[in-house]
Amino acid sequence: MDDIKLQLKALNNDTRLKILEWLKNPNSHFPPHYESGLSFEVGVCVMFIQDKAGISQSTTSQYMSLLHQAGFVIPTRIGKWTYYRRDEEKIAEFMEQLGGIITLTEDEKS
Amino acid sequence: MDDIKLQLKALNNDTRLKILEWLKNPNSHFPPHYESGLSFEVGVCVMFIQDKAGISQSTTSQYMSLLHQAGFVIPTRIGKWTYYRRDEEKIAEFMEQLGGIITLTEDEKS
DNA sequence: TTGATAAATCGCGATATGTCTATAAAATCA
DNA sequence: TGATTTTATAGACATATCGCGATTTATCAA
Repeated sequence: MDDIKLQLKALNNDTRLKILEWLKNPNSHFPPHYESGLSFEVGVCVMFIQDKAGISQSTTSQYMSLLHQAGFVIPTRIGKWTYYRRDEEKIAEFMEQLGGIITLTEDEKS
Repeated sequence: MDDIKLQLKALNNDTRLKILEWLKNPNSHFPPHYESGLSFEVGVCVMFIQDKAGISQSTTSQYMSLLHQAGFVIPTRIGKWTYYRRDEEKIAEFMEQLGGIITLTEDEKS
């Protein structure tokens, strides 16, 4: 229930919401990782996200950190790059928990 | 998509989240409306919400206004009282839309 | 070891939000 | 009418968040 608060906060920003959406399908939103040769399995590097979002490096880093704290993305550091990918399980869990809090179930209809 | 932003904002507050939960089942969270004799069908008056939440009258009013703007509650003014009840339809719609934005559907994988 | 690059962290001013008191507005009651 | 009750709005101030540039840390390459 305390997680939910952080998660709602993380979602309460257009850019962060867009990043989460882009990460659904990196192939159609980001160029390949030429230099490292890595596929998007491991995630998308911060620079690409920064370019796409058009925000500063520091802001990008903070946003990704917040999304990570919220449990929505998983960071993987490889060499000098950090790759972020979605944590589908946690995202689905969040949706269920939020649903449990704000929607009405049968046995709650007094 | 712009509604979502306001809705996430409205939810991004412990007290407002609690109010939404209390309104799921007013009978178990609020005393009856002795004075007006009205049932909770029409909603719960602001004073009761204020007492339960332990916040000032003005804050309560603003919170309810925000929840209303977000579409989560429906206000009904009767005499000097304003009663608020949940808008289950809008709440369910919100959950679906949010799900569409942040969760992954089959055709989005790859 | 030095230099370059990617990312994280720090510190800041600007803006937004939280939450109060005071006041206004609406409705009722005497 | 005037006083009272309930809710809404305005104003104020503290705290939180936004998003930047500057700095630090991690890592690699030469």
